[in-house]
Amino acid sequence: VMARQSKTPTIADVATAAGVSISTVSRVVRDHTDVSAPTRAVVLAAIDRMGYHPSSIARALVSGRSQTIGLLVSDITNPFYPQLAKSVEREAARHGYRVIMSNTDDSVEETKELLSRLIAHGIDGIVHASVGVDEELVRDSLEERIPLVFTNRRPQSTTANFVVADNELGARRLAQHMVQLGHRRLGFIGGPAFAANAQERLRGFRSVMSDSGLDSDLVAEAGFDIESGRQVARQWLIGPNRPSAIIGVNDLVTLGAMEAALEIGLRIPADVAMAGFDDIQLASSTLIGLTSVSQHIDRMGQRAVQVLLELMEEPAPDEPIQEILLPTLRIRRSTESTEVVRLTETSGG
Amino acid sequence: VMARQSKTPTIADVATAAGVSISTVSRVVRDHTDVSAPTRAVVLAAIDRMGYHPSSIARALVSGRSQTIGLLVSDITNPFYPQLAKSVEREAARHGYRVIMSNTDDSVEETKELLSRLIAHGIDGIVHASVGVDEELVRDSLEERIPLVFTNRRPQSTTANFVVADNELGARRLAQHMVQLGHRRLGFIGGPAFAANAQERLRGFRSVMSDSGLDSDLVAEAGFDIESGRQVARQWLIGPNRPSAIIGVNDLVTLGAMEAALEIGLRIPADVAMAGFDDIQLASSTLIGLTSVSQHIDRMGQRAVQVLLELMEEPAPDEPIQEILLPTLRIRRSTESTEVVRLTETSGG
DNA sequence: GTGAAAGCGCTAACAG
DNA sequence: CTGTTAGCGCTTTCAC
Repeated sequence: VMARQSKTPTIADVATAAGVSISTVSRVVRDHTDVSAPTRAVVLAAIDRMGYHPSSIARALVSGRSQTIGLLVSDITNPFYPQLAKSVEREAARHGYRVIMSNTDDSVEETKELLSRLIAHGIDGIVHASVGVDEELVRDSLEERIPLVFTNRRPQSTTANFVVADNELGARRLAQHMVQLGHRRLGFIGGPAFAANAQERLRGFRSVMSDSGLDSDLVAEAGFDIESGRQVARQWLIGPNRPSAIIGVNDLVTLGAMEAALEIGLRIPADVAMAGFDDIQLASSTLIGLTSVSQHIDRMGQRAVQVLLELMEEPAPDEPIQEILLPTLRIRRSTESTEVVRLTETSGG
Repeated sequence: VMARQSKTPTIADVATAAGVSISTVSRVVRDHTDVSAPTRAVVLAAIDRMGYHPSSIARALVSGRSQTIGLLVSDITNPFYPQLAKSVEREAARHGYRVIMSNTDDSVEETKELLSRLIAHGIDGIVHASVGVDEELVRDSLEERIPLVFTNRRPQSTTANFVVADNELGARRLAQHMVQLGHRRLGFIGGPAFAANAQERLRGFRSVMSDSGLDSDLVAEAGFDIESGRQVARQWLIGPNRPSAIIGVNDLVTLGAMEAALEIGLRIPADVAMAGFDDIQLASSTLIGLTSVSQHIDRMGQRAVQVLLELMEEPAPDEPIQEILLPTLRIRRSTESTEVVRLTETSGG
């Protein structure tokens, strides 16, 4: 018989050391009732002494559940996602789940690859917060075997589960705010065409424009990043008939637009007002003071996990769970002026 | 015999469907050589048809390796960490590894809890990028059983593996830059006392001060966040004998300091120059233009993973792997002035 | 209360 | 080239 030291101890090692059977150790570990106090004490002592950790791998194999969920984000370096990731992790941890996060870069190829890995990994569910055109792929890959909840973007499918913000409403609030400030020529720097949330925001913008009898010809399709915003805004701002207000599809894009304005020498909001979407931490900084729409990221992430957990329960809900959170307008320096007329409906926190 | 549909197929199911043994399927899956072309074709067809994914849980159980590494960060909402996380993930994925990321909030308690979970999860290694006073705990918990590489902060232990930036040098460069610009009264907003990287930066600052015959009495202990920076800077800037230059322990803190300056009505850099550490994306934005020290986060994350992989190889290296990356000073508007004397050594990318 | 035995899905010798 | 046989570390009946 070989005595192997320093290897991480197994339940069998503990059983031997404690002079009991494997089943007994298992019962103690799982806080099962039918164990006498003295036995339990002996076992616990052995566990503590040997530094035993039950293998969740083995546990997962026998139970069929890995206590792990997957989180798909577009790009963790976009400040929106870390906030989401944190709330997802916190809520997952609260329920004993681990999170494997992956960046899809909004690429279908990448998503396919990642899904395959996640499935192989035996994850129990997926929170999909990325916005690429991968919905069918995702649903197909999972083949109804793995609970899935979309967040951040609302899926096409009417039977999918999701927790999203009302993007259209948010954008409408933003546009209305601008119109009430007296702006008549507004530009909207949209995200990529494939992003459903971006399209919803665009729709909100357009509806206000048309309701107000204004042109919505100043609409650009771009990325979700700073550079995209800067380039589009630069074109608009150095060209003829420039907009007096620009709304970005998200805060990052709007930050880029602000850069462009400053580089050109325009003042915000005096020469051009700016507003974004997401209400990232920086937006509220005195340095920036960006008017934005909060999607209540923390709540969104938390709810997404809660919904996923419901989905994983037995029996699974037979109706899809779909939640739409109300966004909140946050007015700041980038649009404020002395003539501002605050909408009472948007003054709430 | 019950026919269960819709369950995710196992290797046995595939074997049955393909009319071969389990081992054969296993060989095909693992791209093993000894399989005839026709057999392989049949098996692959079955795999494809059934949508079979090998269970990495089972694989992990038998092989003892989960192909998963843990990443400990302080707080993913600090922009430094997403960049690190992304490079870690990318490099890990390149080698077939998944990453489980956890936020420690620099709490020893939390770290303890997380480690226990990660170990139970059967991770093959850990990249520790958090900065709390948990070094002993971490090393004890792992009991030499799990490869570990520290990054971001340099550990006390001389036998630990790490990939870090030369924080002291970086801070020195920053301070020298300020001194050469003519500043004689400098303040350093440090991070918490428990953070080793923060202490190294402080040391660098102090050494330049003393070399230049200047006082380094203006040093504060604070958090790593914006609010910390703002509060400290505010005190200094409204008080008597205010500093003409402030260096923050990281960019977030410095952003807070900048907020304070603006709120008070001071101009940057005319009234007070500012510089930070990390060179987060925003630092280079035209909106901010913050002088900062780049730790080359991408390379750091990548190297950390590479080192970890080396550590996981058999045989394990008998010498600790320790790497110190050279930081780079990035000079921007927050310190620039017409009188600026550029250090040639810092002009490189 | 406690132990023995079967098996989760897979890999790794070892036979043929 | 292919199949058979042990387990990996655990949970879970089922006995005692």
